[in-house]
Amino acid sequence: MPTYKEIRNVLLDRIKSGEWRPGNLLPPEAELAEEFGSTRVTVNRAMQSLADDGFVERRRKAGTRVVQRTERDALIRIRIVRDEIEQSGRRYNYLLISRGRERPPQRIQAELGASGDLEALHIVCLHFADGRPFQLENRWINLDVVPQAGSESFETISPNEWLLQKVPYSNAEHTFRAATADSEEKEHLDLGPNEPVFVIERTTWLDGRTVTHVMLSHPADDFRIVTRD
Amino acid sequence: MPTYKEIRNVLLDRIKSGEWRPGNLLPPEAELAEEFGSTRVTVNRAMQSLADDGFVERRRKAGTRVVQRTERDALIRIRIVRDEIEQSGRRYNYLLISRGRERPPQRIQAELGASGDLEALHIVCLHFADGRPFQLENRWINLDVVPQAGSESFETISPNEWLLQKVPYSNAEHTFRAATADSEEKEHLDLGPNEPVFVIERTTWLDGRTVTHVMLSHPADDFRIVTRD
DNA sequence: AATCTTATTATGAATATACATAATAATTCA
DNA sequence: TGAATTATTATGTATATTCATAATAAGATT
Repeated sequence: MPTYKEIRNVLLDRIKSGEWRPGNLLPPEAELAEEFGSTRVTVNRAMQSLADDGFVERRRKAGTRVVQRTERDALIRIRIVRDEIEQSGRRYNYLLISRGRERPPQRIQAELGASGDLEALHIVCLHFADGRPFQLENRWINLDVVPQAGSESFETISPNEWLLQKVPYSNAEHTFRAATADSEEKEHLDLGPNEPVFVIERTTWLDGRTVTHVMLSHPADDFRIVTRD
Repeated sequence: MPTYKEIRNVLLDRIKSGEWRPGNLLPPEAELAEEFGSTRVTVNRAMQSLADDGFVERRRKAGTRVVQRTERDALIRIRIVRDEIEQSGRRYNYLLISRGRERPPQRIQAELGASGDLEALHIVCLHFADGRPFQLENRWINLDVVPQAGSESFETISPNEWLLQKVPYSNAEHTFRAATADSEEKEHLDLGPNEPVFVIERTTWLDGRTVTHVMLSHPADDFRIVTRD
C-alpha cells in the first residue's frame, strides 16, 4: 500500500477510535511528517483525501480539524434492471407495452424542463423476473435532446439500456418513495387491492438539458434498496 | 480553480460530450501535459481524480480508458430526523414510548451479530413534524459496545442524536423498502387500514462490532428520499 | 484600549526529478 | 515458428523545492 494511504488509514483510525474527537485540531503536516518518517507533501496527500471524503476540514493557517457530523452519506449503486434480476439468479424478460409521440402531462412537462408545447416520446414497458412482473417502467424521452430515439422501436431493447448506450454520462436525480399501487400499476404488476409499491423516479440531464424522465414501480414485497460501503 | 481541477474538467467534458466514448483510450499523460502547457504530474493528478470517481480506468503501460458504465452511483445524505423536519420549516417533537433491557428476537439478534444470549437495550420512540407522527423509531442498542447507553433515559434526547455524539464515526448499512403498515406502525403513526409505510433499516458497526440496529417507519405520503449531485 | 500594520505559520498547489512497476512490443534463440 | 528474453513505455509514487494564500499572532500607532 502506498505511503499516503497508510498514513491516511492511521489518521482515520485515530478519528474513529475517538482519539481525535469532532472539533479537535490535528497536528500540523510538518509534525506528522516527522512522526511517520515521511515528507510534508505525502502527509498533505493523506490529509487531502480525508478532507475529500468529509472526515476533516482544512483551512490555511487555521489547521485541520475533525468534522462534527450530523449527517451521513450513503452510496447506492443503481444497476440496469436486467443485471439486477440476472445477478439475483433469475430469468429476465422484457415486454414493450406502448410507445408513441405525445404531449406530456403538466407534471412531466415541468420535469422535462419543457418550453411550451413539446412533444416527447412516451414509452411504457415491463421487466419480469422469472416470469413475474418486477418493474413497470413509464418513461418520457425528450426528442429535442435525443432525436435518434424517434426511430427506435424499443421492442427488443429497453429504453433504459438504449439510453445508457447513447448518452452514457448524463447526470441524474433519483427520488424513492412508497405508495399504494394505482390502477395501472395494479394491472401490469399483477397486484391485489391496496398493495404497496416502491417507486423510483429519475430525471436525467446532460448539459442542463433534460434527456428523460422515468417512473419505475416495483411490487413492495420483491424490492428493496441497500446502500454500500 | 487549481490547474489540476481545470484539466480534470476539460477531460470530463470530452468524456461527457462523447468525444471520448466508453472503451476509448485517452492520450498519455505526457501528451496531455504538453497540450495543456502543464506537467505530467499535474495531469496525473487530474486523471487520478477521474479514476477515483469511476469515469476512467487506468493500468500501467496499458493507458487510461473511458469506463463502460452499466450502473450508476447515487449519493444520499441522511440527516438526523430533527434536522430533516426543522429544515423543512416544521416544528419538531420527540416522544419516548418505551425503553428496557430485553433479549432481542432472532432476526435482530442476527443483525446485531450477537453471540448466544445477549441482552440489548430496546427503545421505541416517535418523532413528530408539526404535531403529526413523522417517524417511528424501533431501536436495539448493543450494550457490550456502548455500555453507557444503559444509564441514559432517552426521555429528552433521541437515541439517534445520543449515539451520534458517542460514536461519531461508525459505519452503516441502510435498507429502504415499502410495506403495508403493521399494527404497531398503524397505531403510532396514526394510519388507516392498508396504508403504506416507507421503512429505513440501519445497522451500525464500529471495528466489526455491531453498535445498533434500527427500523425507521414513515407514513408514505409524507416521506421520500432524494439523491444528490 | 482600540485600530492598524506587519510578521509568522499552516495549508494549497505546481514543478522537476527520480525511481518503481506492470503491460506491451520487439528481439533473440532454440 | 514458437517460446523465452529484453527493451520500451505509461502510469504509480515519493521527494525536494518553490511560491502562493489565508488566518492568526504580535507589534506599533493613535
